[in-house]
Amino acid sequence: MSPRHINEAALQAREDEILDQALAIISTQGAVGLTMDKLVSQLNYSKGTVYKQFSSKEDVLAGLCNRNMRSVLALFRRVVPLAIRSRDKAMAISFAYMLSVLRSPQHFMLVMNAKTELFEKASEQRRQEHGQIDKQLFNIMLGIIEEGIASKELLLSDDLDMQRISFALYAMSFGTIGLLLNGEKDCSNITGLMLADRVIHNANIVMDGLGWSPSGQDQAGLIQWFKSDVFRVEINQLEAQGICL
Amino acid sequence: MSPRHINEAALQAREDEILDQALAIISTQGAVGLTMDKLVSQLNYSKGTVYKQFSSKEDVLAGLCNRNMRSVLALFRRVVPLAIRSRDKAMAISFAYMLSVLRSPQHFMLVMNAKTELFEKASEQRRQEHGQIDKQLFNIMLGIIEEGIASKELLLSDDLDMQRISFALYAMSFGTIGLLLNGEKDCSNITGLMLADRVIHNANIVMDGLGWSPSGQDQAGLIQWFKSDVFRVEINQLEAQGICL
DNA sequence: CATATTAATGACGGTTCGTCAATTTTATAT
DNA sequence: ATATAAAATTGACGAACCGTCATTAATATG
Repeated sequence: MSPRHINEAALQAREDEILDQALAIISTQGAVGLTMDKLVSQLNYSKGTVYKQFSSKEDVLAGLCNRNMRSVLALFRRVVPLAIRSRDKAMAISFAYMLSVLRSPQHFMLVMNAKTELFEKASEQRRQEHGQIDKQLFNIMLGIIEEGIASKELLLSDDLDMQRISFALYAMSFGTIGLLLNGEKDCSNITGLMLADRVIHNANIVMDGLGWSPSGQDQAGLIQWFKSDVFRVEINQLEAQGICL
Repeated sequence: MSPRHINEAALQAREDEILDQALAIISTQGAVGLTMDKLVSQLNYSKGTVYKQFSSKEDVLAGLCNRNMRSVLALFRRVVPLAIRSRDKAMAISFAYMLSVLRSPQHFMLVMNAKTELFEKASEQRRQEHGQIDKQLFNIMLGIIEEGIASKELLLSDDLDMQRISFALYAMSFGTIGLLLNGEKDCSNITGLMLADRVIHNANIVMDGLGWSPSGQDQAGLIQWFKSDVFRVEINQLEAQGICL
């Protein structure tokens, strides 16, 4: 029998607490400003305890990355049941992804890092977790593409399958955000407007190129509906941070 | 008078020598595997001498990044005088960019890093240099877009100017390569084929979406011409490395 | 040949990461 | 209630690394 019972919930709570503090440091000092000593010093736990739950500093970053991806997943899931046409749903996904980046640009950096060597030092468990969430995000997109095909709004061809369509849209969003977010050094509200504009514009270019038949509805109205209804909470959060779009 | 003459050329030669060694280390051990001690230990120079030319470790990485960008610039310049239609030139640019990445994927990582906080520790001089080369690359793309407009193969509209066109293409290339290069952990020749296929495919999607009128020539023939003529030297280099496409 | 100026060196201080022997805590048995 | 054993916690420490600077070596000029 174990003399001391390991409380599963308490463990999870502590993990969240550690991640919260790590995020606080990153938000003010950037990802390179995060040191384990700083993190530990504001935590009521000692270094050894933190290292019990996170195998390395990079593992903390990976944990932060995964937690954010789960919140993105929640946003994506909100899009699926909407009563709009498939192309508009795909646009909503791009919009939601952009919102998640605006909410905390640091997390997008973590994804870029996640795709880099940094992630190699993260624990195996957290890497697998990352892959799982990634797959779920991907599956949501695939579902929307299936809708498009089923409703004939989107046609497949010899060199255009669902994987390619999904990848093209993801690559465009990733590239657009990645380039813009670091081109502009100041994260002022100018960036918010600019980013939203380019993400929407570029997504339209790709969907046009894919031959994804547009909805009759005017685009401006659709976007406005995203802002005032579907993602109203997130938009309000952003405005509270001084970011308008 | 200075008792000891500073040889400008020798200085440049030493800078190149340092960068060569840094690249050698990065190629085998990754960007995080590069330490100044390791670098110095294989250099016949001492640490202080290296730090005379590079303000920090990140400055070395930035120098490496810039040197590679200059070689990309040379590739791009080769495209301009080709006797092909504007859309095919734009495709050639995407193709050339992909080739440069395949030639040394490490450099693409450096660009991703360059867009990250890492670059903040590089010297002011090298940051400016980076911006200049970036601008030149951009201008080449703008020139090709101008050709397209002049020949009516590409039409502008209210929400589609030259900047947006250039940005859309760049974002797609960046996103496609960025996602693929790190999705696959092994840099085997499968990646080469896959990457080329996706880059070309996605570039076509974007150009279709932009309404860039295609050339009559069949695409496969065009790409084959890139491989066997325009970028023959680079293709051969890649094959020598075991990378086929 | 003496000297002044610049180049080169590498030992060292300051950080940071991650570990582990020692300590504290806590569940169970008596 | 108390002893005990297992697990959790701690923070001092070794190792690795960055970047500096007092010292040493090299070289042009008088």
